Amino acid sequence: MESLDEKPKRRTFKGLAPEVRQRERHERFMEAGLALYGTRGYHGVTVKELCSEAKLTERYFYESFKDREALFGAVYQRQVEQLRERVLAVIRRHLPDPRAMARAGLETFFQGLREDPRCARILFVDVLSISPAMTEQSRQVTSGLSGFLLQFTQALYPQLRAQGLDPEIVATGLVGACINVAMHWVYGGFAQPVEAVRDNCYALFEAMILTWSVKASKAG
Amino acid sequence: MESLDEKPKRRTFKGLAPEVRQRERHERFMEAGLALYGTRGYHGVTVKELCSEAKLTERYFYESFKDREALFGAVYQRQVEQLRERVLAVIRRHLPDPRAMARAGLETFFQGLREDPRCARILFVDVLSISPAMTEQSRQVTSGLSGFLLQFTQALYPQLRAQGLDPEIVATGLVGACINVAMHWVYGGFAQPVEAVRDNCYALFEAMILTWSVKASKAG
DNA sequence: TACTTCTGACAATGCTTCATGTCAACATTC
DNA sequence: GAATGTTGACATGAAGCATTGTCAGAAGTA
Repeated sequence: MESLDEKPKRRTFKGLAPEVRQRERHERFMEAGLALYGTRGYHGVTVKELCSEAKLTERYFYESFKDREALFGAVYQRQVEQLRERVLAVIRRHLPDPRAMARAGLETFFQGLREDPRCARILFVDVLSISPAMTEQSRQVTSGLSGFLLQFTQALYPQLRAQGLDPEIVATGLVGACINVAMHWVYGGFAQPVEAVRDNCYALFEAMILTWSVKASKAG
Repeated sequence: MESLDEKPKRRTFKGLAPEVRQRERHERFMEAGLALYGTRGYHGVTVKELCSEAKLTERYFYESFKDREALFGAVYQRQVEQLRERVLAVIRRHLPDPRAMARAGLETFFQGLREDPRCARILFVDVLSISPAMTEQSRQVTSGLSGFLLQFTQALYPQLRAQGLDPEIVATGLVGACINVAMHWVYGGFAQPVEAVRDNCYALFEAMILTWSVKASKAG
């Protein structure tokens, strides 16, 4: 007799396989998370609200996510990867002109935030105040970003020598500059055209490269 | 008959006037707020914990503050002003050498964060995720900071022309750079000496000024 | 048709928080 | 020492929340 431990047979419903249905529910919660977390922040949103936004019930929330934080983490990770993919794709498309690559990458970054301002809040604000784990995750993401930036400029300008500067700190600073500009741009309702934001941030990059060149040539 | 509406006479207690006692309680809550908000964040701290940290009871909490957010706002405001005062004082002391002023100001900024890492979290992290009102307050503070930065450089280098750049965006970027460097420095456990952090941030400032000069001289 | 699974609505539990209120013990003044 | 303001410990109540459980009916299967 296996009547005690036999699992319920999972079957199709409304023409959809169980996995498909589940993935669909998962997706709807991801959407709801983006919508609510992105507008009202992590702490201002309850599980019930997420469910009603997703038009599903609590029971399915806990089917897909351990808790509220798990959903936020998933949404955060997806937003990071989407933005990263887009920016990388555009950069590749402008190879090998470093100036065009940097400018296009920056523009795509800012465009992405304008198209979906909700991800700005998720990416830059709330992630820092949820838990030590999420803070660490965010730290790794921005560290990775400055690491990439570092690699990028050093590949393009191998003759550059820091001349007493710490490239890691400078890269961290440049990333912070872009983030802060982005936040003020987003929360200021996109007052400036995206080209202005892009050009001014690019100017910061170029200024550092120029400085390095000058110092390097002075030294050499 | 005044027995119905006569207020209780407030009098001295343990040799202290009522106002003094009240101010002392207020102060203890400010200290508790700095200690708890600065280490565990706004959302992770309850009124009860603040009271036990201050060694006072809820009744006195609500005597001094409308709610948890009001205490946070007061702590935030005080930290901002303290840091601002310190930085301004140091800058004035290095008049009129702009290079020395900028470097000393930056160093004081970073020193302040190292002396009390708790205020980093309050100033840069939690303030953004409490309420629209606190977010706005923070926006005004950093806007004021970039405004000051702007005024400072334009007073020192009146010949500088932006040459297609928006000084406001650039200033916002530089402020963001300092904040991000500061955050990574603090949360990284002050791995680098303060001089390194100071010099690298200063390099960003100088790079922009250099760029402006170059563009201006090219243009003129 | 008979049976099983799937779904959504909602109840229930147990916990925590904010905010206010009560009360007895204590300190001070008269 | 009597009267009265002050203090701290604790009680209370209302609200919100995360999480689990129940159940009837809809949808699929045989």
